[in-house]
Amino acid sequence: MKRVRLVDVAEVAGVSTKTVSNVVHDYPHVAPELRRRVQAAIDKLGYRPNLTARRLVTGKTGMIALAIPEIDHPYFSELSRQIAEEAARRNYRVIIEQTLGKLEAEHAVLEDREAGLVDGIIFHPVSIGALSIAKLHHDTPLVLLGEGAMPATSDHVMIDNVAAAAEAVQFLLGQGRRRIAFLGVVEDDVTFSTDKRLLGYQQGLIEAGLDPDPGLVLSVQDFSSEASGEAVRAALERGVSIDGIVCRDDKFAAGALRACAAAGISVPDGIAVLGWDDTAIGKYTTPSLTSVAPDKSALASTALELLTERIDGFRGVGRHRIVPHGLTIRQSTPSVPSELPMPQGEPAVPSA
Amino acid sequence: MKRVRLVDVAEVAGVSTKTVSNVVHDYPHVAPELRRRVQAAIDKLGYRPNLTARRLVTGKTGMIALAIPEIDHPYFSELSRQIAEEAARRNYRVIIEQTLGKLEAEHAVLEDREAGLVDGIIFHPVSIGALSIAKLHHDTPLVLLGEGAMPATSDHVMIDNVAAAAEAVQFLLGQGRRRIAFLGVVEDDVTFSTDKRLLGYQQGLIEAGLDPDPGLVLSVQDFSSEASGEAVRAALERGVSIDGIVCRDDKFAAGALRACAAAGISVPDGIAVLGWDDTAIGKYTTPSLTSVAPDKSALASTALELLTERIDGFRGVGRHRIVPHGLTIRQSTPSVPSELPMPQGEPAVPSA
DNA sequence: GCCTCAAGATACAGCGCTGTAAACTTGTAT
DNA sequence: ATACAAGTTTACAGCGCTGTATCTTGAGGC
Repeated sequence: MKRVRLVDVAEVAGVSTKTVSNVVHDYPHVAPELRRRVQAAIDKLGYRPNLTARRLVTGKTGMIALAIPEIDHPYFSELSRQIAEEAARRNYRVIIEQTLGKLEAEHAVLEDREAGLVDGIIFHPVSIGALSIAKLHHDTPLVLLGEGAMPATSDHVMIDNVAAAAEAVQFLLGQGRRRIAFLGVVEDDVTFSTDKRLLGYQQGLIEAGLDPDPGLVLSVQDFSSEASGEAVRAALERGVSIDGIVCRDDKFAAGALRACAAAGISVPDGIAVLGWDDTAIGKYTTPSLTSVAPDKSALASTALELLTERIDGFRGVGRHRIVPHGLTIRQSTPSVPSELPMPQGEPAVPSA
Repeated sequence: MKRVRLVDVAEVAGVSTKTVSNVVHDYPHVAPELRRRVQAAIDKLGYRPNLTARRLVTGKTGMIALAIPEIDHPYFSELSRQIAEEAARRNYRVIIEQTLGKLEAEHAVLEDREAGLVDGIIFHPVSIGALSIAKLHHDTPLVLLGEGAMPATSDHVMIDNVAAAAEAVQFLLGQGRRRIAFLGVVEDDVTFSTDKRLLGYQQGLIEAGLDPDPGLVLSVQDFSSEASGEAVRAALERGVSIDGIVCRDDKFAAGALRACAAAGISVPDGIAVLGWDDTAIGKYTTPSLTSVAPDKSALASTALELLTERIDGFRGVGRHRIVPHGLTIRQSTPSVPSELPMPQGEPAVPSA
């Protein structure tokens, strides 16, 4: 059962292959009668165009690669969904590449050893540095995500992490908390994200006239929620006085919640806990989690906008976009209204 | 900056394009000296083979489609990860197609309007029926996942849902529970999965000599954890006596947990709660969730095994494989050891 | 010294499609 | 009637690669 080709349809319909192609593509200048005849032949034979052949001649694959550390990490799976849907809207398909944050895999993403597979790449780097990106990157259009490396040569989208962290601190301060901890510095492996968030945390305190207490910066063994729980438990045991925790991400916040529960401390009454990323995790914890909420939808649409512009021929230095963030307020912080206004970050700036 | 082609390399190296191709493919019969020269030219020019062209001539794309309802549902994202990793091991790339369980999208998956995009499809159907699958399915190799439609003509992989549900019931019975409820029948929309699990639940009770109480089958408005919580709350308010709940999935279990907490009922002391799918959700709830655990890794490897066999030419009627399941025991069920042995389901049957 | 054979290298066709340009067919203005 | 524009259809090259068949070369056997 050989696959039906354009020529087969053409033969049956008694026209040239190009006319069949024109019908397939809804080219306007085809006589109605012919169009009908060709369509009948297509239906009769069950013709389906061979995408690979089309790609070879057009040079467009209609696919983009999404390279992320972990498919099944809630933040990335939720982001992937947004990106996949936005891509579908623009008639692109997405192929997901999992790097596990490994340098080797991240190199592979850029080295892109086989060309012509995708029209562009959306890449959330973890380990690789800006220099390596600039060096390894070929001419495949690329948009970077996250707070990792951001070489000036590449397009890049993220939220304002520093501002968001400062706002998170302000939010807790506005509820009367004064001993606010930051949870999330993994020893010997300070990621860019953690760095920015920690900076914002300190900035928020300073702006409020408070003196950041180094003893309130809690470091964690690894990226598991167990380790973060352990860090909080240890701090509590040391007798560190804490009435609020800003966490590097929701996983860490979940660990903090457990540690508080184990120590018999009520959340949010005793300690307010604030997560980051607004993932589904926050809906399932007890209490549910207040969390810094990157606008994932804006992240996705901005990334695709930049990427498609590059695909469509834009050449220029790297553009850096900040997309909005908010705060999803749930049970892990007090429900008293904050007196402080909550700025929402700069709006995304769609280019003209 | 034109892309470097095989002919460019050939010209620089002073050989035929085929020889370059042979070097690229590590074809053994190439003289060492020539190989060196060609490799030097490849490196110098930064040649990367054009996959699309290769595909056109070989007819293989090296890609498989994974069609699932929701990318960001924990079960599917975890399963996707397994499948992506297993596929990578076999040198396939995965392109993820999200159907949202919509009939139209599911049709599109099978109609596969553009051929030559993927070598095979792994599909977890929700809405589409067996007949439609059989009717719409072209010749692209296909493996079905889940408890949905399973036409005799297609390969199919799942766990033994009936057995797993019966075992879950037995597990609770073994801990002395007698008023075990089933949570998860969404009104007017009984999925195949729910159906099977409900059947196993009833079977488990009957096998233990108990009479299933219809009042213990709790129906839920929709697939959210809020709705499931509401269903449990309502049952409790009606005064239904319950000491254990087997839930259709972890989301529903999370809702049940909340409802119990709200009603002041301790889990697992008052009511034991058992989820399904062993997703990450279960790690973040309080208490953490005991859950029926499909062997996702086996699911993935079996699906890929069947699929690659088809891709490699196997023609035959649909094969149906059952992969193992277990029970991940956490805090939402009592920690007393069960006296009943916990069968683990049939092992996966790798074909010869 | 001649023949055979395997390894090494190549020429060439063609995978299935679309872009280009050219050919042909009307309809309309002159 | 004639020219010309607009609408319609087609021939053909070629995207970049690999499979097949073929050719070349040098070693080994008699």
